[in-house]
Amino acid sequence: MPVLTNLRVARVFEQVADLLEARGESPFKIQAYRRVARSLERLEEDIHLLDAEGRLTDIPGVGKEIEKKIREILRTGKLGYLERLKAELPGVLTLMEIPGVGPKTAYRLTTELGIRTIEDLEAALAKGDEFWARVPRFTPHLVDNIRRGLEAYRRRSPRLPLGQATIFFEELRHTLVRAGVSRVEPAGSLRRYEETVGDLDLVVVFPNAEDLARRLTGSPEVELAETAGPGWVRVRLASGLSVDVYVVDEAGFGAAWVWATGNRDHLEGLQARLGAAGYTLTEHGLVGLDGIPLPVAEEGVIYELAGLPYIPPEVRGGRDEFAPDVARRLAELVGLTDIRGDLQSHTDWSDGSAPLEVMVQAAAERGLEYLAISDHSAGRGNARGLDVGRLAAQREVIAALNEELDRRGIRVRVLAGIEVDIRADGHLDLPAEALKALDVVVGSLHTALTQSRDRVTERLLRAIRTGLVDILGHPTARLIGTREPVDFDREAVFRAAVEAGVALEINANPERLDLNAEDIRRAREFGAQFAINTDAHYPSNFDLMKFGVMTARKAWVRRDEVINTRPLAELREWLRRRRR
DNA sequence: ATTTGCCGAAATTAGCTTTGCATAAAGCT
Repeated sequence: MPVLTNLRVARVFEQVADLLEARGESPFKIQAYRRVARSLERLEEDIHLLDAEGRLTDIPGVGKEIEKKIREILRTGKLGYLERLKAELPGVLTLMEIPGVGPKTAYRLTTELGIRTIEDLEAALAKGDEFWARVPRFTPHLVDNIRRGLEAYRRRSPRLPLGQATIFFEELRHTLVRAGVSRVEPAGSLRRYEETVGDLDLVVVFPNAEDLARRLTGSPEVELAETAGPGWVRVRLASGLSVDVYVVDEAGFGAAWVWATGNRDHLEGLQARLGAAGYTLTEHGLVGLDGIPLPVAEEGVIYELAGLPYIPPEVRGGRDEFAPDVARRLAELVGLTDIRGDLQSHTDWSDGSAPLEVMVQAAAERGLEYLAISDHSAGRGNARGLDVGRLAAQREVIAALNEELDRRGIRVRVLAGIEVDIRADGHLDLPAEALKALDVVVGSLHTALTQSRDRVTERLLRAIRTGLVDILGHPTARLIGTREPVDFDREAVFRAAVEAGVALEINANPERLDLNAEDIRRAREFGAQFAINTDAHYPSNFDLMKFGVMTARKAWVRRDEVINTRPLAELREWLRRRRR
């Protein structure tokens, strides 16, 4: 799990890099800051600890200057250098929040047009095409792109992507434990694995809500903690995130947990069934016909009383979980323990942080039976993508590693793979012979993500019909809250994938969750097969698998629809058959 | 700004796509 402090410091350096880039400084200086930001994001140790031990310069890319800056941030919470840059380049970072507006465009908007806020930009866009036609280098295409980016920005809710919410939750869990609570559990949209989370909801065991609010008030990351009702503490974190804490005793935990988890439609359906049996679920617990509260420690009791099987949180959506055949469907759902292997992962051969052997070991430690190494292809220049020669060399390394694993009696097997770029016209980034020599080919979009619907559709169909792609990687290329999904004809592409025997990836990275639950539902209608992959770039990323599995479960994906639930021999069979 | 290599200075990640212009630059990842 990434460390929140490290992420905050990384963010500061990202902003420094953005502003330096806006101003047109040396690319190498910019790169130096970006590199450190990425190192920090991937660092498992809290930099407070590294600082205390004088080991900050052990971090890749950290030298004397950046070490000083990290210390300043840790000490004061700010970086004077960044504050100065912000003052010299007002509005640039704000405008860069808009998808499609990079450092250069933001710089030109601020300097050439005096636009500094989102509202300024909206006003300028409202002036229409005649206005923009008079501004040099703001072509209709660029202006249109900005307009669409702004719409996406406006649509974007202040909700946190699931991965970030999880990190905040883990931090808060520690704070609550330090404050003396004996149990902390997530609830609300976080527990339901919704792709974004608005407020954090959680349930804790503690004797007294007022007392808990008082204890939390002293914590550094807590801005405000107050009781908002009986057994209910509302917390605002310094990050601005708002948290509802339900304070209960163990005896009533189950009922409170169901209530706090929701969602609203699910609770409504549940209420109807409980009501038929003579019970009411309230904010304060379960109440019998006689109006007497009944302590319920376990969630399962509630579902039993409602005449339902236990409904796991991720499928509490209010629509499908009340169907008569739900018990059978639940039994068939793919689960984390069904996943036998991971079919997309990166190493330091391209943009991963760890050597191949380390990634394999991390996969083995997590009980995976197989791991596909799928580094980027050469088209990802920035990721040091593999060309034909390096790919062949890596294949040999993998073959040797498999022999060694075999000798040492270690079960995990390594599949030689690639994440090959699907180029703007649908051609693959490597020749057919190179791809045919591999065990598994993941084909992904990484460039030209603003193409029209028709072009993307044609492009994907073409890639699918090469017969060389086994898995369509993160099919929409979205980044939750940052980059919109590409637009394509879902039906045409999903049908073509089914016909060609191409599996659709459910990318488990919580910044992607791609396909999302809605697209997965759609794809299932056409009989699609899925691969749930972490797309790991460093060892602890393998822990992200649960996010992918939960997303699949939200769309009621059965384990037999997921190719990486198959034992290795069967998977190999599937890959071979697809290639005929 | 950092690393490498060597003690001060050079090298550092690179190709694809689009656009505007007609061969090259900017932006993106």
